[in-house]
Amino acid sequence: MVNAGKRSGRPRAGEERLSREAILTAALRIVDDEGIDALTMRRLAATLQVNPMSLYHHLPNKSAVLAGLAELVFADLTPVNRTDATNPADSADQATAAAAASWQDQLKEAARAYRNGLRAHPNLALQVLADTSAVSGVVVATMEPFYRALDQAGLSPREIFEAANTLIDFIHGFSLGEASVRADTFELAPDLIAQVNALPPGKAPTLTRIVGELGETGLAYDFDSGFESGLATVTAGIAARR
Amino acid sequence: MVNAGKRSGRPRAGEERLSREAILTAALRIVDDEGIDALTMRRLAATLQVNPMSLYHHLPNKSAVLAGLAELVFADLTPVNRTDATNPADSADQATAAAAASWQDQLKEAARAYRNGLRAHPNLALQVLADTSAVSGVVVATMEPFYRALDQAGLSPREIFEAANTLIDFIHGFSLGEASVRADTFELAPDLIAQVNALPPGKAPTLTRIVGELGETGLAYDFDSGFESGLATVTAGIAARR
DNA sequence: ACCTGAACACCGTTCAAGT
DNA sequence: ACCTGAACACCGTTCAAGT
Repeated sequence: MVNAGKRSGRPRAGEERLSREAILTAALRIVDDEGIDALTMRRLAATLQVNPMSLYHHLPNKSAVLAGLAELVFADLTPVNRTDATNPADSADQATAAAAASWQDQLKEAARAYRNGLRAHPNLALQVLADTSAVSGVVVATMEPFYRALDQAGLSPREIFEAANTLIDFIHGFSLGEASVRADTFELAPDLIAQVNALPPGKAPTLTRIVGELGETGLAYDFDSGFESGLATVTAGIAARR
Repeated sequence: MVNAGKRSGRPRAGEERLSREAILTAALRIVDDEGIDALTMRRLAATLQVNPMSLYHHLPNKSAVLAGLAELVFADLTPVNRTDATNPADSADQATAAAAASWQDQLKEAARAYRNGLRAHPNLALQVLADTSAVSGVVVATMEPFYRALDQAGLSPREIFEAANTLIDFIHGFSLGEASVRADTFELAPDLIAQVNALPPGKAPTLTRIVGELGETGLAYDFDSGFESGLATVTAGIAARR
């Protein structure tokens, strides 16, 4: 109601309509509701009941809006935002819980949490995964749980670095596939079988045979079990190379 | 020279200027040379010296152009395009060479070839990796070398399916990272160190410590060795879970 | 300082008209 | 059948002007 009147010029103190945060929040809502293509500067301004040009006082251009959104997603993904241990009891509990699980289980938990964070905004996943801003503070903080688990595995710093990169790459690739299909309509099995059967005979004999042996039921695919399988493989590989 | 005259209407027999293939070839050149944003229907028409609307007689819309480009990349990626063994000697040679290498080495070679195919058009990588057309004939044929190697490892059909998916997901995630940075300006090490050091103290203690122990020289990163490391890990994981 | 209006240089695509 | 011209409904962004 406060913003109902259409005035122009600088707003009075206490009734600022715009801020970087408000703009990004509105942008995230548009993307979540209607997809990345629905996000235009003009549309964004309209939902904020503001002139399109006003946005440029808070963000330099559209790609800064997209980068800001990617940052938001990673910020949500970062676990507890504790800069120091203000509650020793909680800290102790956490440490105990962490120590109880094997490093493999800790690593898998970190991976599941990371994947879930990326799934929270499927329409944004591609943008998030592609954005070069991937080297930014919020993103880097996101890697801590992976490093913690791998540290407990007794790996060298170099090995920790490489193992974390490998696992994160797998999660990115998996999430890309997961985000690229609108989950409602997609079924991997029939599509894959149809495509394989449509291949010129002899072009991919092993693929054809294996998919045939699997059969339609054997191929029943869900993303959750596919993720767990890949996670088990990567974890086993890290363990094997210690 | 044949096309120098500006006529309108239907071209005479034998001087067709446009075809789906010609359009896609021109589009690929634009994307390779100037990036994905430079590809517009109007620009594409201009380089073909044709009215923008003419394109719509060969491709339904712009996203069909992008999907067609993704298809081109995968087609280049598919190995020998042999529908039957017309040359028994060649076939035998190939089989012998394949049998000589371990399944691990075959799998790694398949992975390297796949990565190299994705690197051939870096400006298109994101589009290729994201496009849902990823479930299409050319893409499926691309998976044959992975299936062949995994079949020799003695895995069950289900295990082959899952292992191939895991490895391909890793390659996709890796390639995404590789494509997201313009290789000329990017250096991971200084950026990562700077970001980690900028973190509020205590926010990511393990990460901070490990990166510190690695040091600037230890972090000297190149994509080739990062890829080999991940490849070794995933392959070891597949072997360990047999 | 912050917001606005008008304008510029683009887009993708439809539709009716040419040959 | 294939290509064109004009038009529609959009874009992101600059720039000068308001308060």
